[in-house]
Amino acid sequence: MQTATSKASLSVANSAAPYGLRVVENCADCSARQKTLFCRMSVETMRELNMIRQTALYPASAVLFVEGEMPRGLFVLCSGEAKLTAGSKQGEAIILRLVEAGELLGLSSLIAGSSYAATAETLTPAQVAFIPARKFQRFLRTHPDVALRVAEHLSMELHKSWEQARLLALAPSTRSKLAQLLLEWANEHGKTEEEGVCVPFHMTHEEIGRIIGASRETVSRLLSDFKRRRLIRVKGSSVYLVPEELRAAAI
Amino acid sequence: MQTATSKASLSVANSAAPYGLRVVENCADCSARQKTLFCRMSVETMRELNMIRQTALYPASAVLFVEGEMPRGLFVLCSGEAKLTAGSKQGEAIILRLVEAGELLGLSSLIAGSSYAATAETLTPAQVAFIPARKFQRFLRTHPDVALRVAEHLSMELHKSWEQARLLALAPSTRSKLAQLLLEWANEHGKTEEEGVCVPFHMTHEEIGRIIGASRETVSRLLSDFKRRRLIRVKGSSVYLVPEELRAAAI
DNA sequence: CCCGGGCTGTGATGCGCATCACGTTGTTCG
DNA sequence: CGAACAACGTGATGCGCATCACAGCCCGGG
Repeated sequence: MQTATSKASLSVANSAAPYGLRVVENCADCSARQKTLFCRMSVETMRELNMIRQTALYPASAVLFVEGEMPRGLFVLCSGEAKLTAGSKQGEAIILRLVEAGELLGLSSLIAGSSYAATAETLTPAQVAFIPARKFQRFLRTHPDVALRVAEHLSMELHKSWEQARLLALAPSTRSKLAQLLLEWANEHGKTEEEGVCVPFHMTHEEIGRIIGASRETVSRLLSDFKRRRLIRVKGSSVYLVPEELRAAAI
Repeated sequence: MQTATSKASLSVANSAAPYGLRVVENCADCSARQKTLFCRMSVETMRELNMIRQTALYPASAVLFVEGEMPRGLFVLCSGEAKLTAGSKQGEAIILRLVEAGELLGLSSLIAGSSYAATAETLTPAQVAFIPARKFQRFLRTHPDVALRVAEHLSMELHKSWEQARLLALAPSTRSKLAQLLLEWANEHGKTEEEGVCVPFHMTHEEIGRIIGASRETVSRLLSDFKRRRLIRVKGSSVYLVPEELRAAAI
């Protein structure tokens, strides 16, 4: 039943929840749904979708699928975080995109009928719903409006990808790339507090480097420098930052 | 009727063909159609599509749409070549993608209902069909199978974009990026001849630099070097290259 | 025809960042 | 609770490529 491989052992819904996760049994109850492809669906359609999905729980750094495999279905990240990476033969890999709760994994490859262009791996313990390819395709054919929403969704993904390319290619320096990345994160997940914008932060310097195309050491040095200049302040696993000042640093 | 702005003057189908282009009157006769989104459509569907499209001719380096504008329709590049670029405030721009005859321009923004994320500009004289947004949306709603093909198409675009990111980020040197770019072009448009693979070549060193993120001078130097090492040979506006050797150079 | 503007080749110079190297601080286990 | 390992901080060094500078080149237009 399961196509996914995992570094760690695999676990299935309805077992006693491991990894400290609470399992959401029904898509209709899922708080993440509002943000996704499947928002604004009729109750009836929702029920249909609920019928054809299976749920699994994964630990952190579990591999959902690997670049080059053929897709056997669609993954929905119900909770937790994941990353999409692309590797070279020599083993290095870049992070193409971070994926948050409510987002889909592997949609484009499934739709295009081609092999996965990236590897998906969880960053935190995560609940993941799986919809087998056949059933999803039948669902699409019987719900033309959803097909259009899929197209919309893919368009937005494409734009994000271009945005990323712009970030990487147009920034004059690594310093600027890092500053812009922080600002982007602040925009997406930041909460404004009196000290500045607070951003949760569970990513190693190594991984940040793989996003902006820099070495671990450079990321380390730049972050130190940002701290020294009071552009950011680290508290536990959160970063407080002052958007205006940081933007200025992103020459 | 026209939304496009252009550095040069605008011209409309049925006028005496300027820019040395032959005008294709009917989509069904278009040789580029086979490769596109609209291949394998029924004659009837094709006729419908033909009804709602308008054709225009543009000179080289005409701007079809600009980053930030709202899309007013879909462009189909019937003949010629174009590029998609993304710019920074400071005026620099990168080339996100080259677009060939038969491909679509602005599909993702139209579908997503968002403003253009890139600027489209012709590289050669080109014939362009235009389908107004409203009519295209109606067409999509009445042809659910086409909506799915649109999704497929967008998926492939997304994969190309990732492929580009991989090229840029994983290559160890500019030298390698350039070699890989040439190989990619050889794959897509190359014709194998006795001298090696022949690739048509109408792009300045400056523009190549904007694709791989390098300066004009570096591109110049690297190409010279490739010539010296007999990895490529320039003849007129074509490049002959030996894939195997070049691949080796792409350390 | 020759003149001017865009493209191209190639040197000299300097800076940014990868890389190596090593010490320090967490953090997860038996 | 301490061992073992991963993530972090920071110095020294060198290479790659941007940048500046200027000299041929090709082509179209007055």
